[in-house]
Amino acid sequence: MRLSRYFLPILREPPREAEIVSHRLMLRAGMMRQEAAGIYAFLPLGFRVLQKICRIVREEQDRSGAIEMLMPTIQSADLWRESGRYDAYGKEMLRIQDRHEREMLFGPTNEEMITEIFRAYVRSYKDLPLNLYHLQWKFRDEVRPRFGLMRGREFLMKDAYSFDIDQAGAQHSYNKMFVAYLRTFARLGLKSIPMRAETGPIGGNLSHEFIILASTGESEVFCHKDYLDMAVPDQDVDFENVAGLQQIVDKWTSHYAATSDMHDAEAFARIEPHNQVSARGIEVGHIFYFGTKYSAPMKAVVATGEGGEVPVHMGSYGIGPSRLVDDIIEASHDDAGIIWPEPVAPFKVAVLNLKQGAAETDGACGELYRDLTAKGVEVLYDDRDERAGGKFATADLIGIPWQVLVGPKGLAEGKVEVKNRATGSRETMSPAAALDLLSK
RNA sequence: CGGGGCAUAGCGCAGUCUGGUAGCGCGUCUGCUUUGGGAGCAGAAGGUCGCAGGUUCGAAUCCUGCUGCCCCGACCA
Repeated sequence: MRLSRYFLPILREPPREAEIVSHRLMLRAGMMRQEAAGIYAFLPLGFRVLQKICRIVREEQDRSGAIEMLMPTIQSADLWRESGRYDAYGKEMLRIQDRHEREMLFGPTNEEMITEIFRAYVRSYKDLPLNLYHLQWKFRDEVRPRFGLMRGREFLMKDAYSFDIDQAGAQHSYNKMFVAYLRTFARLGLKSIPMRAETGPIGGNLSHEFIILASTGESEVFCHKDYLDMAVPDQDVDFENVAGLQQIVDKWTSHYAATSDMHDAEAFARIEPHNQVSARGIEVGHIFYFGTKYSAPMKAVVATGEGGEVPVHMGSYGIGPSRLVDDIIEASHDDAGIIWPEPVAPFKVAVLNLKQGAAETDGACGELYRDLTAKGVEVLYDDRDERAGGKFATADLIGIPWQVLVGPKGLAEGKVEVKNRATGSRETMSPAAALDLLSK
C-alpha cells in the first residue's frame, strides 16, 4: 500500500476525551473514530488489525474442533423470556420495537439463541459433543462506557457454545477451549494467565478469566510468578486426548492465580515472596461451564443410549476481538507509539523514502515495494512528500514491526537501513539482503 | 444511577468574570528555500462559538431549558 493513496488520518495531538494510552494511540494513529459514547468506527488501519486478530481467533477455534456459524444481532424478546433472562438482564440490554411493536433486542450474548437452534435439530447423544461459535457484534448498554474500545457498548465478540451429554463430556469441551485460549492469546503476542472467576449472572460453577498483565489494567490481580514463563501448548496438541488435555489444564491451574474478587490473601501469602506477582490485569477472555441452566428451561434435550432423554450440558466461551486491539496496545507500546506484535500488525514492513522525489531513492523504494509485495509481504510504502523526521514519527506511531529506511546517504554505498520497531535495533544492508530478511 | 467537569476552525486551546460582531499553536492549501528524527520565510482558505428560547440597541460572553461528551464512584461475561 502506498501511503500517499491510503486513508490514514494521523493526529499529532490526541483528542481531549481520550484518557488511557491505548485509546490515545488508536486515535492518533488514525485507527478508529468515536461515533457515540462507547461506539466506534474502525478506520482502515484499525480494521486491518481487527481482521488479523479475528483470523487467529478463528484458526484456534477451528483447530480445537469448534464450528463457525453466524447468528443475527437482533433477537426476539420471547426467546429471552423462555430462559427468564428478559426481565433479569436489566437496562444493560438494549430493547427495541419493530414496526409491528414486537419486542426485540440487540443481543448482548447468544445463549438463548444457540440453545433454540440446538434443540431444533439435535436429538441424540450421537450428535455430541458439539461446539458452535460465531463472531458477531454485541451491544451492552453500559451505564458508563469508558477507556475507548476496552469498555465500549458495541463490540465484536467471538462466542462459542459447547453441548455435551454429561458433565464429564462438558469438562472436556471446557478443556478444549481452555487450551485454545492459551494458544490464541500467545499467538496474539500476549501472556495470558487463567484465573478462577466468578460466574456472574450467567451462572454455573466452572469458570476462568484469562488475564493479561498491563499497568493500565482495570482490575488488581495476584498470581504465582511461574505463570509468566509457562510453556503454551504447541500447535499439534491433540484436542481429542481427554487425559492429555486435562493434564495441560491441571498444570495451568496448579498455581495460585486470582482477580481481586476471588482473592484469598492467606493462600497468596503462602507463596514464597519472590514468587508473588501482584499487578494490574485486563480480562481478555472468559470461559464458563454452566450445565443445564439454559437447556433445562428451554427443553434442549437429547436421547441417551439408555432410552431416556436429558438436558444437554453447556458451556460458553467468549473473546472480544475489538477490545483486544486496545488490550494489545496497552501491553505493547512506548513513548513513540504502538509496537505491534508481528502476527497482528496491520503491515509487516514500512518502507520509508527519506528523500521523496529524488531519482535514486524513488527508484530503490519502488523496487523494494514491488519485490516485497510480490513475495506476499504486507508493505506500507511511505511515499508522501514529507520530511524524513515526519516519516520516522509516523512509522513509530503506527507501530509497523519493520522499517526500511531508504535515503541518499545509504544508497550512495548501495545500502538501506532495516530497523526493528520493538527492539530499536538497526542494521545496514543491501536492498537485496533486506528483501531476503523481510520476506522470510 | 450519585458527584464533578467540558462543549469556540480538522486537533489542542485562549476569549466568557467585566456584553461591542472571534483569536493563537498545530494541521490543511499556494510559492520559494530546505531535506536522515515532526524545517524556515511569505501568503491563503477554513467557524450557524453544541441546540432552543429569553434579556439587550447589540450575546461566544448574562438568564432559562435541553442535548452531547469526559472524569471519579457505584455497576460490569
